[in-house]
Formats: sequence, C-alpha cells, structure tokens
Amino acid sequence: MENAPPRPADLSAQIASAIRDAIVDGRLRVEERLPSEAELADQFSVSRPTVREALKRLAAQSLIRTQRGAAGGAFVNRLSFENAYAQQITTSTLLLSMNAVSFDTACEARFALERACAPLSSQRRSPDHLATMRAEIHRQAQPGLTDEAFCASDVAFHRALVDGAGNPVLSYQLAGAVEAMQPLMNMITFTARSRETIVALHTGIADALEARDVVETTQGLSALESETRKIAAGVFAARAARD
Amino acid sequence: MENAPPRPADLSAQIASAIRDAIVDGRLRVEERLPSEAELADQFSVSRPTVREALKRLAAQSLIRTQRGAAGGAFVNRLSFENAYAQQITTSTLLLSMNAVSFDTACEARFALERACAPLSSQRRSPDHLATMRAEIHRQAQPGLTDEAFCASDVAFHRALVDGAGNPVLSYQLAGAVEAMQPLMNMITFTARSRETIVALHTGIADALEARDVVETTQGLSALESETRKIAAGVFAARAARD
DNA sequence: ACTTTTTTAAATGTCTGACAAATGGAAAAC
DNA sequence: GTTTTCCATTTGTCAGACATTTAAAAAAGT
Repeated sequence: MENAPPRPADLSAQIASAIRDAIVDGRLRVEERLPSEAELADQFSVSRPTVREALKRLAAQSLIRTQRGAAGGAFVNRLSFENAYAQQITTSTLLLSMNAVSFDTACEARFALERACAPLSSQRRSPDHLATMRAEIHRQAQPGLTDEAFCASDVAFHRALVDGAGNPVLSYQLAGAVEAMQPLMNMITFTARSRETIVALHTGIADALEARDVVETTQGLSALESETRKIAAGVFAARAARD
Repeated sequence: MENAPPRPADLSAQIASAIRDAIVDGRLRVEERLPSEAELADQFSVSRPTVREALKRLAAQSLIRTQRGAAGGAFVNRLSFENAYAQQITTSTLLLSMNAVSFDTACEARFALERACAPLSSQRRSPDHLATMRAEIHRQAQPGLTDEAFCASDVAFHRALVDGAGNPVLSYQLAGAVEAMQPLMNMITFTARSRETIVALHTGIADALEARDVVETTQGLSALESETRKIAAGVFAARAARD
C-alpha cells in the first residue's frame, strides 16, 4: 500500500514544473524572455546543468525555444496548431502501437470523429478543399502506387475533409486520430480491387460534399468505414492462416 | 565532421531524435533498458551532460523513465492512455489560450466530437456510466456550488458520456477537447437560472442514453451546445458593455 | 543449509569550472 | 554617416568529481 508518498521529484523536474506553471498561468507571456540560465540557477539555488535539463524538458514540449548569442536566451513559444500536430501525432501513434489497440477500435474512433466533421465540412468546405480531395482521389487511382503512398494520399484526402470544417480545434484533434492510424493502415496490402472500391467511395464522399449533402456524406463515411474494416479483416485473416 | 547540414540542431536534440526514432520504430521495445548514460555518451561521442539533456527531453514526453541505483537506468515507457491524458490536456489548454480560440470555436468542436460518441455510447454505456452521470447531475443541482465546482462536475458528466462509448481512443481524443475547455468555461458565471436549464438538458441526455435513444441523445447535445453558446454570449456581451 | 546483515558496485542526480560558438550592440575606423 | 572591428552576453558542450540510491553479491549468524 505504500504506493509513493509524493516522492520528491528530480530538481530539474520541479523547476520545469514551476516554469511550466508560470507559462500556463500567464505569468510568463508569449515571446517573453526567461531569465538567463545563470540567473535561473541562482533563483532556484541549483547549478546550471540542472536548469538546462529543466529547460530541455520544456523545449521538448515546444513550450520554449532557445537562442544563442548576446540577446539570446529562452523564450516562451506561441504554441501553434501546426507545431502541436507533430506532437499529437507522435503520441497518438505510440499510444496505438504500444497498447496494441485493435485495428477495429482505432478505425471506429477515427470514423466516428470524421463523421462529426461532416456537417460542418459540407457547410463550409471551400473549392480548394474539394480540389485537394479530387486530386488525391486521382492519385489513388493511378496504378503504380505503393501501399505507403496510397495510405499517405488517403490521409491527405481525409485531412482535406476535416480541414473543410474550418475549425482549427477539430483539425488538431482529428490530426491525431487520422494520421496515427497510418502505421496501422500501412500493415495492410491493398489489392487493385479494394483500391478501386475505396476510390469509388472517396468519389462518393467528395460528390456529396460538393453537393453539401450532409446525409450522403455521413453515409459515405460509414460505408468507407465498414469497407475499410472488411478489407483489414480479410488481410488479417489471411495472415493468421498463413502463420 | 560530416554532420554539417544547413541547420545543425543541438546535439542533445539530435540524440533525442535518434532515440525517439528507435522507440517509434520498435528497435527499442517497451520496458527495455537503454544503455547507461556513460555508454550513450560514448556511442554518440558526446559528454554525459549532453546525453542527459537528450534523455530529459524524452522523459518530458513520457517516452522514457529513469530509475536510480544499481539496476537503474532509462527504460522505455509504456505510454498509457491515462498518462497521455495529462499531456493532451495541457497542450490543448495552451493551444486554446495562446491562440485566442474563440469560445464558439472551441464549443463547436467539443460538441461535434461529443455527438460523434453518442451512437456508440447509447449502445454500450454501462449502468455505471449512467450512475456517474446521474450523480453529477445531482451535484450540479445543489445550490451552494461554486462556478468552478459546477464546471468540474460538468466535465465529469461529459467524460462519463464519452467513456460510455467504450473506445479508449475516443476517450483519449475527447479528453483534450472537453477538459481543455474548462478554463474557458470557468470564465463564465452561471446564474441560478442558467444552471437550472443546463441541469434539465443534462437530465434529458441521461434519459435518452438510458433509453438507448441515439436521436434524442444527439438532439440533447445539440440543444446543450446552443444553450451553452447562448449563455456565453450573454456573459461576454454584459462584460463588454461594462468595460 | 537457510536467513539475515553487510558490503559493494553500478547507475543516476548534482555540482563546479571551464571553454567554444554564436550574436547583437557598442566602439572605432574610415 | 557608414562600415568595420571588438566585446560582452548567453547558450552549447565538455571534463571531472562527489552524493545518493539501489539491487545484487558477499559475509555473518543461526
């Protein structure tokens, strides 16, 4: 039961926490410069290497960046959606692979979230979003494509759909769900026949989105979900039989 | 030295990247022990402080943990959903505050995502999930509650709804969207009247979920969304007029 | 032979001091 | 007034040392 009485964390972790809190609370504002490493070391009564370890922790979370030179130092980062994507995707990918989330579970989540974007996207999608989707569909129909390239194009297609909703928060959240599935999708070999089916479904979705038809878009996504799961089930079954 | 790319990153960043790639690629497996700091320093031909900074970067992302002592060292973490929640929430919160995302945008995303959970949750929610929701509704109806406590209970209610979908990937993604909104919600003062309305809407959603009525659940969420946005608009308008 | 205690070695955590490299601004030269 | 040179500041890196923790080996006791 002696699980862990608030075990004294490392000094560098404590300092990182203190600075992180200051950023979150707004005591340190965006683009503001932190005290120099020497000053921080003095303030916290630790050595400079310890301060540096704390700063590296924060840099790893994109909370600060450092700059060398006379007017250099550590600056509070503006956490942009674009920058946060990468972290979000890395974390989501690892979560899926390390926890052995089944393909079905990940797939279910992904399409549930995508369907959540459908109403907004069919309302707000720009011609640009449609053009991107059409272009990706065209690419997916080309014969010489590797499975990896096909999956990458698939991700691009769905990102265009999601971005069409015009809500950066949605795009951010969906980035994790959609892109993190790519490694799982890459485990699948797509036959010419299954690619044909997917391209047809993609076309149906793009058409529905162009017509601003929410119901049709949603149904298209659902059809794509069941088709994707069917293909995956087939691939996994064949693989299991071979082993 | 051959390492003269246009933008030579910090050595510690390079090393962190190399190890991170090894983890993502599976060359380093979960619970596997990394070489000691001295060995790593030797392998990468850098000093131990540099290696340590790299390891701290990875520790900040929960990719590794370190243990002191004879059989200690750095171990590859199993990234659990629970652990990832905290990071996800911190990042989402900062994203919202630093990028001045409007209340409406965040609210729209949140309820769109929640509606995505409705079909699954009405199908799979357990009596336990329902009980949690009822308990939170009961708490929300009590008079002496602070605004913060009311918001916290609101979050707990919605998390139960999301968890009811029985999909950890969904729960993870939603945690960011739902909990990151709490600071925004906390800026709102809830009148007794508006609390009453929200409690009624929550009750309606719980009832619909108990009856496994997808349409009713979805409509309840939509009603709650527009009510929330209406309350927020009122509060912000009053605040703007006063200033 | 088995259990308990002690020792020991390995590893991380931290500190000190130093030098290298980058960089912006001030001082000097033109 | 413009350009060049110099310099102080700050981060990046290194080397070595000591402290602390911890598990396993060694020793002692039963």
